[in-house]
Amino acid sequence: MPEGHSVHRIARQFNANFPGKPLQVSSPQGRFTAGAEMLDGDSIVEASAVGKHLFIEFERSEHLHVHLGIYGAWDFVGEVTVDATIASANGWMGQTNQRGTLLTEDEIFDAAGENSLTSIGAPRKSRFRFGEATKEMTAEEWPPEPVGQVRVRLQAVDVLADLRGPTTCEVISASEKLAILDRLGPDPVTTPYDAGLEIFLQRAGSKKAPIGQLLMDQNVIAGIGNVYRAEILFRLGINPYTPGNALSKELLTAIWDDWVRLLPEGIETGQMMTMDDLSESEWIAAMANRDDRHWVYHRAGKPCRVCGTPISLAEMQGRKLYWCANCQQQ
DNA sequence: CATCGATGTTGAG
DNA sequence: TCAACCTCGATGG
Repeated sequence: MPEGHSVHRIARQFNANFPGKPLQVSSPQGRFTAGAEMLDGDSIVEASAVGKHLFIEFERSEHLHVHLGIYGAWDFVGEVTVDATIASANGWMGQTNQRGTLLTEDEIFDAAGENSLTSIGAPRKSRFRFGEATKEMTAEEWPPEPVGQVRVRLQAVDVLADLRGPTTCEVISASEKLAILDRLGPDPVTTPYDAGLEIFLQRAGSKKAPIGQLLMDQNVIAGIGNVYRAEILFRLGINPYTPGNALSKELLTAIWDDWVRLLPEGIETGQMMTMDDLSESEWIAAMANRDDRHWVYHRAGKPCRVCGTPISLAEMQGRKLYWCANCQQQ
Protein backbone atom coordinates (compact mmCIF):
# COMPACT_ATOMS: atom_id res chain seq x y z
CA MET A 1 0.00 0.00 0.00
CA PRO A 2 2.79 1.88 0.48
CA GLU A 3 2.99 4.44 -2.25
CA GLY A 4 6.13 6.49 -2.74
CA HIS A 5 5.73 8.67 0.32
CA SER A 6 5.87 5.68 2.69
CA VAL A 7 9.16 4.47 1.28
CA HIS A 8 10.75 7.89 1.67
CA ARG A 9 9.58 7.89 5.27
CA ILE A 10 11.20 4.51 5.84
CA ALA A 11 14.50 5.76 4.42
CA ARG A 12 14.27 8.78 6.68
CA GLN A 13 13.64 6.59 9.73
CA PHE A 14 16.66 4.42 8.95
CA ASN A 15 18.89 7.45 8.46
CA ALA A 16 17.76 8.91 11.76
CA ASN A 17 18.55 5.88 13.89
CA PHE A 18 20.83 3.35 12.18
CA PRO A 19 23.89 4.63 10.29
CA GLY A 20 27.25 3.64 11.74
CA LYS A 21 25.92 1.09 14.21
CA PRO A 22 27.12 -2.51 13.84
CA LEU A 23 24.15 -4.70 13.02
CA GLN A 24 23.10 -8.22 13.72
CA VAL A 25 21.25 -9.24 10.57
CA SER A 26 19.01 -12.27 10.64
CA SER A 27 16.01 -13.81 8.92
CA PRO A 28 13.76 -15.10 11.70
CA GLN A 29 11.39 -16.42 9.06
CA GLY A 30 14.24 -18.23 7.33
CA ARG A 31 13.51 -17.04 3.82
CA PHE A 32 16.42 -14.60 3.64
CA THR A 33 19.10 -16.54 5.46
CA ALA A 34 21.79 -16.28 2.79
CA GLY A 35 21.31 -12.54 2.35
CA ALA A 36 21.28 -11.98 6.08
CA GLU A 37 24.61 -13.77 6.41
CA MET A 38 26.14 -11.48 3.80
CA LEU A 39 25.13 -8.38 5.76
CA ASP A 40 25.59 -9.65 9.30
CA GLY A 41 28.09 -7.60 11.28
CA ASP A 42 28.10 -4.75 8.79
CA SER A 43 26.67 -1.29 9.37
CA ILE A 44 24.55 1.10 7.36
CA VAL A 45 26.03 4.05 5.51
CA GLU A 46 22.79 5.53 4.25
CA ALA A 47 19.26 4.59 3.21
CA SER A 48 17.58 6.10 0.18
CA ALA A 49 14.26 5.84 -1.61
CA VAL A 50 13.39 6.21 -5.28
CA GLY A 51 9.79 5.66 -6.23
CA LYS A 52 8.69 2.65 -4.23
CA HIS A 53 12.18 1.16 -4.02
CA LEU A 54 14.23 1.28 -0.83
CA PHE A 55 18.02 0.96 -0.94
CA ILE A 56 20.12 0.55 2.19
CA GLU A 57 23.83 1.00 1.55
CA PHE A 58 26.22 -0.92 3.81
CA GLU A 59 29.85 -0.18 4.66
CA ARG A 60 31.09 -3.17 2.68
CA SER A 61 29.37 -1.55 -0.32
CA GLU A 62 26.58 -4.03 -0.63
CA HIS A 63 23.03 -2.74 -0.94
CA LEU A 64 19.87 -4.15 0.56
CA HIS A 65 17.09 -3.62 -1.99
CA VAL A 66 13.54 -3.80 -0.63
CA HIS A 67 10.20 -3.39 -2.36
CA LEU A 68 7.19 -3.67 -0.08
CA GLY A 69 4.75 -4.70 -2.76
CA ILE A 70 1.19 -4.59 -1.57
CA TYR A 71 1.60 -6.18 1.88
CA GLY A 72 5.00 -5.18 3.12
CA ALA A 73 5.79 -3.12 6.18
CA TRP A 74 8.71 -2.22 8.44
CA ASP A 75 8.45 -2.11 12.22
CA PHE A 76 10.97 0.04 14.07
CA VAL A 77 11.55 -0.77 17.72
CA GLY A 78 13.78 0.66 20.42
CA GLU A 79 15.48 4.04 20.48
CA VAL A 80 13.41 5.33 17.62
CA THR A 81 13.32 8.98 16.80
CA VAL A 82 9.79 10.26 17.05
CA ASP A 83 9.43 13.46 15.16
CA ALA A 84 6.21 15.06 14.09
CA THR A 85 6.18 13.15 10.84
CA ILE A 86 6.40 9.76 12.51
CA ALA A 87 3.77 10.71 15.01
CA SER A 88 1.42 11.88 12.33
CA ALA A 89 1.69 8.63 10.44
CA ASN A 90 0.42 6.85 13.48
CA GLY A 91 -2.64 8.94 14.00
CA TRP A 92 -1.40 11.68 16.27
CA MET A 93 -1.44 14.31 13.60
CA GLY A 94 -3.83 17.13 14.25
CA GLN A 95 -4.27 16.22 17.87
CA THR A 96 -3.78 19.16 20.16
CA ASN A 97 -2.95 19.55 23.79
CA GLN A 98 -4.77 21.76 26.26
CA ARG A 99 -2.94 24.80 24.95
CA GLY A 100 -4.46 24.16 21.56
CA THR A 101 -1.10 23.51 19.89
CA LEU A 102 0.12 20.33 18.32
CA LEU A 103 1.41 17.70 20.67
CA THR A 104 5.08 17.95 21.53
CA GLU A 105 7.37 14.98 21.15
CA ASP A 106 7.24 14.25 24.87
CA GLU A 107 3.48 14.49 24.88
CA ILE A 108 3.32 12.09 21.96
CA PHE A 109 5.50 9.64 23.87
CA ASP A 110 3.12 9.86 26.79
CA ALA A 111 -0.02 9.82 24.73
CA ALA A 112 1.13 6.85 22.69
CA GLY A 113 0.90 4.55 25.67
CA GLU A 114 -0.21 1.17 24.45
CA ASN A 115 -0.58 2.29 20.90
CA SER A 116 1.71 1.44 18.08
CA LEU A 117 3.97 4.15 16.83
CA THR A 118 6.44 3.03 14.28
CA SER A 119 5.06 0.69 11.69
CA ILE A 120 5.56 2.11 8.21
CA GLY A 121 4.20 0.48 5.10
CA ALA A 122 1.03 -1.50 4.64
CA PRO A 123 -1.72 -0.10 6.85
CA ARG A 124 -1.52 -2.33 9.83
CA LYS A 125 -0.78 -2.09 13.48
CA SER A 126 2.69 -2.34 14.86
CA ARG A 127 3.49 -5.64 16.49
CA PHE A 128 5.19 -3.87 19.35
CA ARG A 129 4.10 -1.61 22.13
CA PHE A 130 5.87 1.68 22.18
CA GLY A 131 6.41 1.86 25.91
CA GLU A 132 8.11 -1.48 26.37
CA ALA A 133 10.60 -0.71 23.68
CA THR A 134 11.63 2.76 24.69
CA LYS A 135 11.42 3.00 28.43
CA GLU A 136 14.42 1.54 30.16
CA MET A 137 14.62 -1.74 28.37
CA THR A 138 16.01 -4.54 30.49
CA ALA A 139 18.16 -7.36 29.23
CA GLU A 140 15.19 -9.69 29.30
CA GLU A 141 13.06 -7.32 27.24
CA TRP A 142 15.65 -6.68 24.54
CA PRO A 143 15.54 -7.66 21.85
CA PRO A 144 11.82 -8.42 21.62
CA GLU A 145 10.91 -11.73 20.05
CA PRO A 146 9.98 -11.39 16.38
CA VAL A 147 6.24 -11.46 15.90
CA GLY A 148 4.75 -12.96 12.78
CA GLN A 149 6.66 -13.59 9.58
CA VAL A 150 9.80 -11.47 9.76
CA ARG A 151 11.84 -11.73 6.56
CA VAL A 152 14.78 -9.77 7.88
CA ARG A 153 15.70 -8.18 11.19
CA LEU A 154 18.34 -5.44 11.32
CA GLN A 155 19.33 -5.17 14.93
CA ALA A 156 21.64 -2.61 16.53
CA VAL A 157 22.41 -2.34 20.22
CA ASP A 158 19.53 0.03 20.90
CA VAL A 159 17.21 -0.13 17.90
CA LEU A 160 15.97 -2.69 15.41
CA ALA A 161 13.90 -2.91 12.26
CA ASP A 162 11.74 -5.87 11.23
CA LEU A 163 10.63 -6.35 7.63
CA ARG A 164 7.62 -8.48 6.78
CA GLY A 165 5.74 -9.25 3.59
CA PRO A 166 8.01 -7.64 0.99
CA THR A 167 7.75 -8.57 -2.66
CA THR A 168 11.48 -7.97 -3.04
CA CYS A 169 14.27 -8.31 -0.46
CA GLU A 170 17.70 -8.90 -1.93
CA VAL A 171 21.35 -7.99 -1.61
CA ILE A 172 22.58 -6.25 -4.74
CA SER A 173 25.71 -4.52 -5.99
CA ALA A 174 26.12 -0.83 -6.77
CA SER A 175 25.82 -1.51 -10.48
CA GLU A 176 22.64 -3.51 -10.01
CA LYS A 177 21.23 -0.63 -8.05
CA LEU A 178 22.10 1.75 -10.87
CA ALA A 179 20.32 -0.48 -13.35
CA ILE A 180 17.12 -0.20 -11.33
CA LEU A 181 17.42 3.57 -11.02
CA ASP A 182 18.08 3.79 -14.72
CA ARG A 183 14.75 2.44 -15.81
CA LEU A 184 12.63 4.13 -13.16
CA GLY A 185 10.71 7.24 -14.10
CA PRO A 186 11.31 10.49 -12.24
CA ASP A 187 10.68 10.80 -8.52
CA PRO A 188 10.17 14.45 -7.52
CA VAL A 189 12.29 14.01 -4.41
CA THR A 190 15.31 12.57 -6.20
CA THR A 191 15.00 14.10 -9.67
CA PRO A 192 15.38 17.86 -10.23
CA TYR A 193 12.16 19.51 -11.33
CA ASP A 194 13.13 20.38 -14.89
CA ALA A 195 14.81 17.07 -15.64
CA GLY A 196 11.90 15.13 -14.15
CA LEU A 197 9.37 17.12 -16.12
CA GLU A 198 11.22 16.53 -19.35
CA ILE A 199 11.36 12.78 -18.83
CA PHE A 200 7.70 12.62 -17.82
CA LEU A 201 6.55 14.70 -20.78
CA GLN A 202 8.51 12.48 -23.11
CA ARG A 203 7.44 9.14 -21.67
CA ALA A 204 3.78 9.96 -20.95
CA GLY A 205 3.18 12.27 -23.89
CA SER A 206 4.40 9.82 -26.49
CA LYS A 207 2.23 6.87 -25.56
CA LYS A 208 -1.30 6.07 -26.59
CA ALA A 209 -1.98 4.14 -23.39
CA PRO A 210 -4.58 5.76 -21.12
CA ILE A 211 -3.13 8.23 -18.65
CA GLY A 212 -4.63 6.23 -15.80
CA GLN A 213 -2.40 3.35 -16.83
CA LEU A 214 0.66 5.51 -17.46
CA LEU A 215 0.58 7.02 -13.98
CA MET A 216 0.81 3.50 -12.52
CA ASP A 217 3.79 2.69 -14.75
CA GLN A 218 6.88 3.18 -12.58
CA ASN A 219 9.02 3.66 -15.66
CA VAL A 220 6.94 6.69 -16.65
CA ILE A 221 6.69 8.35 -13.24
CA ALA A 222 7.90 6.83 -9.98
CA GLY A 223 6.07 6.41 -6.71
CA ILE A 224 2.45 6.93 -7.73
CA GLY A 225 0.07 4.13 -6.74
CA ASN A 226 -3.64 3.51 -6.95
CA VAL A 227 -4.65 6.22 -4.49
CA TYR A 228 -2.50 9.03 -5.86
CA ARG A 229 -3.40 7.99 -9.42
CA ALA A 230 -7.10 8.40 -8.82
CA GLU A 231 -6.73 11.56 -6.78
CA ILE A 232 -4.34 13.44 -9.06
CA LEU A 233 -6.53 12.80 -12.09
CA PHE A 234 -9.57 14.06 -10.22
CA ARG A 235 -7.76 17.13 -8.96
CA LEU A 236 -6.92 18.08 -12.54
CA GLY A 237 -10.23 17.08 -14.13
CA ILE A 238 -8.58 14.50 -16.38
CA ASN A 239 -10.43 11.42 -17.58
CA PRO A 240 -8.36 8.32 -16.77
CA TYR A 241 -9.01 6.88 -20.23
CA THR A 242 -7.56 9.81 -22.15
CA PRO A 243 -4.48 8.61 -24.05
CA GLY A 244 -1.21 10.09 -22.84
CA ASN A 245 -0.42 11.44 -26.27
CA ALA A 246 -3.79 13.20 -26.45
CA LEU A 247 -3.09 15.33 -23.38
CA SER A 248 -1.70 18.83 -23.80
CA LYS A 249 1.76 19.65 -22.56
CA GLU A 250 0.09 21.97 -20.08
CA LEU A 251 -2.02 19.20 -18.57
CA LEU A 252 0.88 16.76 -18.41
CA THR A 253 2.92 19.45 -16.72
CA ALA A 254 0.08 19.96 -14.26
CA ILE A 255 0.25 16.25 -13.40
CA TRP A 256 3.98 16.47 -12.73
CA ASP A 257 3.41 19.65 -10.70
CA ASP A 258 0.74 17.97 -8.59
CA TRP A 259 2.97 15.00 -7.82
CA VAL A 260 5.80 17.43 -7.03
CA ARG A 261 3.49 18.97 -4.47
CA LEU A 262 1.73 15.89 -3.06
CA LEU A 263 4.74 13.63 -2.55
CA PRO A 264 6.59 15.91 -0.08
CA GLU A 265 3.30 16.51 1.73
CA GLY A 266 2.79 12.78 2.04
CA ILE A 267 6.34 12.33 3.32
CA GLU A 268 5.87 15.06 5.91
CA THR A 269 2.47 13.97 7.17
CA GLY A 270 2.61 10.24 6.55
CA GLN A 271 -0.85 10.41 5.08
CA MET A 272 -2.26 10.60 1.61
CA MET A 273 -4.29 13.69 2.31
CA THR A 274 -5.29 14.71 -1.18
CA MET A 275 -7.97 17.27 -0.41
CA ASP A 276 -7.12 20.92 0.25
CA ASP A 277 -8.58 23.67 2.38
CA LEU A 278 -10.70 21.50 4.63
CA SER A 279 -13.03 22.97 7.20
CA GLU A 280 -12.45 21.94 10.79
CA SER A 281 -15.20 19.32 10.71
CA GLU A 282 -13.95 17.96 7.40
CA TRP A 283 -10.45 17.75 8.87
CA ILE A 284 -11.64 15.82 11.89
CA ALA A 285 -13.57 13.43 9.67
CA ALA A 286 -10.55 12.95 7.44
CA MET A 287 -8.30 12.14 10.38
CA ALA A 288 -10.80 9.60 11.67
CA ASN A 289 -11.56 7.87 8.39
CA ARG A 290 -9.29 7.20 5.43
CA ASP A 291 -12.11 7.48 2.95
CA ASP A 292 -12.71 11.06 4.02
CA ARG A 293 -9.22 12.07 2.92
CA HIS A 294 -9.93 11.50 -0.73
CA TRP A 295 -11.98 12.94 -3.54
CA VAL A 296 -12.73 9.69 -5.36
CA TYR A 297 -10.53 6.83 -4.14
CA HIS A 298 -12.61 4.09 -2.50
CA ARG A 299 -15.77 6.16 -2.98
CA ALA A 300 -17.54 4.16 -5.73
CA GLY A 301 -21.22 5.04 -5.88
CA LYS A 302 -20.93 7.84 -3.36
CA PRO A 303 -21.74 11.36 -4.53
CA CYS A 304 -18.87 13.35 -5.95
CA ARG A 305 -17.79 15.93 -3.38
CA VAL A 306 -17.95 18.61 -6.08
CA CYS A 307 -20.93 17.81 -8.30
CA GLY A 308 -22.82 14.97 -6.62
CA THR A 309 -22.48 12.54 -9.51
CA PRO A 310 -21.98 8.98 -8.24
CA ILE A 311 -18.30 8.09 -8.37
CA SER A 312 -17.51 5.56 -11.10
CA LEU A 313 -15.61 2.33 -10.58
CA ALA A 314 -13.93 0.18 -13.21
CA GLU A 315 -11.01 -2.21 -13.51
CA MET A 316 -7.92 -0.95 -15.30
CA GLN A 317 -4.99 -3.34 -15.60
CA GLY A 318 -6.47 -5.38 -12.81
CA ARG A 319 -6.64 -2.48 -10.37
CA LYS A 320 -9.67 -0.56 -9.17
CA LEU A 321 -10.07 2.76 -10.89
CA TYR A 322 -12.22 5.50 -9.37
CA TRP A 323 -13.26 8.71 -11.06
CA CYS A 324 -16.06 11.24 -11.49
CA ALA A 325 -17.42 10.99 -15.01
CA ASN A 326 -18.76 14.53 -14.81
CA CYS A 327 -15.79 16.38 -13.30
CA GLN A 328 -13.11 14.52 -15.24
CA GLN A 329 -13.62 15.17 -18.92
CA GLN A 330 -10.29 16.53 -20.08
C1' DC B 1 -13.60 -19.77 11.97
C1' DA B 2 -13.11 -19.08 6.78
C1' DT B 3 -12.83 -16.02 3.16
C1' DC B 4 -11.81 -11.71 0.95
C1' DG B 5 -9.21 -7.94 -0.43
C1' DA B 6 -5.32 -4.37 -0.40
C1' DT B 7 -1.81 2.07 -1.23
C1' DG B 8 2.13 -3.76 -6.11
C1' DT B 9 4.92 -6.20 -9.53
C1' DT B 10 6.36 -10.10 -12.34
C1' DG B 11 6.11 -13.54 -15.54
C1' DA B 12 3.61 -17.27 -17.79
C1' DG B 13 0.20 -18.25 -21.32
C1' DT C 1 -5.16 -11.25 -19.19
C1' DC C 2 -4.36 -13.63 -15.15
C1' DA C 3 -2.20 -16.21 -11.49
C1' DA C 4 1.27 -16.02 -8.18
C1' DC C 5 3.72 -13.90 -4.68
C1' DC C 6 2.95 -12.86 0.60
C1' DT C 7 0.80 -10.88 4.98
C1' DC C 8 -2.85 -9.67 7.89
C1' DG C 9 -7.05 -6.61 8.89
C1' DA C 10 -11.82 -6.61 7.76
C1' DT C 11 -15.90 -9.03 6.97
C1' DG C 12 -19.34 -12.50 7.47
C1' DG C 13 -20.98 -16.88 9.38
